[in-house]
Amino acid sequence: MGQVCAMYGVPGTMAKPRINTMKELSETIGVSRPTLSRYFRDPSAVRPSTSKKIQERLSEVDYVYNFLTTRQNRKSTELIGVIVPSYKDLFFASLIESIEQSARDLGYTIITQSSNGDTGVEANAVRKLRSMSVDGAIVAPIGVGADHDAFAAASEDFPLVFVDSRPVRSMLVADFVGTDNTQSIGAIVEYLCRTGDPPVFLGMPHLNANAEEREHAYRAKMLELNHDAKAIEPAVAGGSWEFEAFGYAVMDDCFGRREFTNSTILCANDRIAIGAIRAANKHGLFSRGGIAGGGLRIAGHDDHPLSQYMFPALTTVAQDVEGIADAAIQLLAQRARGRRSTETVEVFLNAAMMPRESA
Amino acid sequence: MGQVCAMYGVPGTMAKPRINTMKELSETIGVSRPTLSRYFRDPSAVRPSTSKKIQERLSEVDYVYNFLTTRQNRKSTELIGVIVPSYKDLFFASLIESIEQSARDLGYTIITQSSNGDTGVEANAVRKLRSMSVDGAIVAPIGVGADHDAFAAASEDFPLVFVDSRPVRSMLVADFVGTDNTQSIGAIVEYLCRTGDPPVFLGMPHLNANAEEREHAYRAKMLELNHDAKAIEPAVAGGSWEFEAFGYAVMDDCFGRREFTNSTILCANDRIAIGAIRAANKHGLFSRGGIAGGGLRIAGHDDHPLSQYMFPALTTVAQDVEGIADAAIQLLAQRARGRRSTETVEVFLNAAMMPRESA
DNA sequence: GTCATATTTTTACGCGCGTCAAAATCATGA
DNA sequence: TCATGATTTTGACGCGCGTAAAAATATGAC
Repeated sequence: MGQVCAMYGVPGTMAKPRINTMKELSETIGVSRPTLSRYFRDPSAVRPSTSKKIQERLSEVDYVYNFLTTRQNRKSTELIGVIVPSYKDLFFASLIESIEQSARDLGYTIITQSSNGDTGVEANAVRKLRSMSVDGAIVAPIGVGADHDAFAAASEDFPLVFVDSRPVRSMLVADFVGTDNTQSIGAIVEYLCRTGDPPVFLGMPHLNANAEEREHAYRAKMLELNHDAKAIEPAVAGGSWEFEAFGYAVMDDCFGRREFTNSTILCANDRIAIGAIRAANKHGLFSRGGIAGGGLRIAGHDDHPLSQYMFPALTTVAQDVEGIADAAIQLLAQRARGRRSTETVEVFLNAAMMPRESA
Repeated sequence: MGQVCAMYGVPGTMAKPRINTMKELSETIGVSRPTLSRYFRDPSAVRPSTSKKIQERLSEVDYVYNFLTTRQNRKSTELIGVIVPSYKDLFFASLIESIEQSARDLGYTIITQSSNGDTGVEANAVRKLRSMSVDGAIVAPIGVGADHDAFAAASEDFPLVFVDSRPVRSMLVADFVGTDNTQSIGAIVEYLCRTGDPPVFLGMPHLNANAEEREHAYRAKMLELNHDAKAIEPAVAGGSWEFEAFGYAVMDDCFGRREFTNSTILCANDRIAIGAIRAANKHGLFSRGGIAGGGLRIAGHDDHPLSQYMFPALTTVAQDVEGIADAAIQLLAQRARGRRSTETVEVFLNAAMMPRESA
């Protein structure tokens, strides 16, 4: 509490002289300001000897360009907005991390916001991106109840790409990048049928398009394999994004009535499956060493980072998170540069089976 | 694919006329630009009748202020930077969510970046915040190996508050807000000793100050309670932020040698505990219904959002995440407004016992 | 209706940098 | 050494808005 040493760095580390503006910098460095400006945009745009000179002097001073003003007059702000429904969902967290990586590589700066599962907050976030003149935005939409006007206005200002789930019943023209639910659900249904009883389906609350798509994909695949499809009727309301709580509540109720205790249950996502596994363990349904022995099986969807640490480790399908992030950024970059026709594109990536212990 | 309808919103939803600049707006609305400017800063700064007039006309047009230019000349950008080591850690995710909330309430915009556990990336993130002229920054530091100069330079530009863990061996003068490890670890050690065998300690990789502080707190409390302190010697290298993997590997190794199979193990954080629980389950050490029956017990620290879904549900201490976020934002807001002396402050919040099943 | 006061309008400058055009300077080879 | 194209410097304007000062106008109490 209360070091004696002042705020000027560590003793011994001589602070470099602080330079605030480019004009100031151009004077101390001995080149003109426009030349400096060109150098910062592209060091190879000036003569090598000049470039070297600038580089050297630059390392001797403490100059940071002004982010706000540099973006003001460029045709491109090199800003990309990202909106997700929640940070506390490791799928979205992984997505953001990958997006940040891909964006950094291309020189973009990411502005991240959480809509917190609230369409009002989501609309405000979109408006803020408009005010920031971003070059584009990546949105994992809430879906149901979205403020269409906010998105429509935004899509006139900059390219918009939806990820994870497609906007619900929207006439919006915007790109989409995500997992092909038909393929991913199909793969795991096929796996489950091949290795044991055909699965029943535990859907997710109808908060976005994935809810419907995945259930539909499940039914289609079951039909194809000549099995009866069956979805568990949730005994609890599922209006929130607390998926683990939802999965736990629904299955705790079922297991309490001794229903589905011997079934194969395919959950619409891993977070629900984590709740379901917890319920199963509570009811002692996984007591034989955790490895499914012909009885209850539970599977998920997403390959949530913690799914392998569940007990039993969760069998699931892995979404190609990096692929989604990369494709979304690439798409925006192309649109921002005017490449690409106005035709919207939809990119569907495959998911990979991750057989583990739970099924 | 390829809707016929163009990009101009839904049919029926007449798009409001787009207005791009404040000057333009002032003309269509019938007031002068400076008056508008004052209105946007504070609607009560203009006469009520004028305010009402502006408000009405404003709802009939589509105008979004230019975020970049408005921040350019203000003394305050109302931007706050946030840097965390990882998004894929639900503790940090919770923290960001709370920070975003608190910040929104005070009118701040958050710029979030992940350092990805890399001190180089962390330093760049700090530099970017400098270039953005943020009003302040909240940093959950990596700790070991940090680029001191980057932080020193930043702390001259704006107030800096560290959260979660204190910067390692730094002479930096900066505020800190976090959990009082002495209290939190003390509380759970006391609980564990009271309800069963005194715990051994499974530390976290020495990546930040918490590693040392928590082990120290453990030893101090054990000494106070007249028990022998004992830390598990990790048989695997722990240089990464993959805590679950670390906890699993270390305990899998121990349990494989039949060591600590009957002990009470206090893990330095929940993510490590999650890995440890997985190892215990793999070795069948929790098979009696999951509830500890006098044998192996495992406890954690943080109250990770998924800890209650583990099997057995993880006994832990809950950090006051909201409290930390709020205190950090409040501190920055005060410093930005010039309140507060230059004296640094350290805020330590208490954690709350969360007894569950695992201990 | 008058006057003091509260607001608004006018006018003008500045922020830090992008960008452009013209003039000046440099590098290179014949 | 000179011509020539490449590069840099000079000078100037603009971006959208904050902000300050002075002039003009509206408001309210009397």
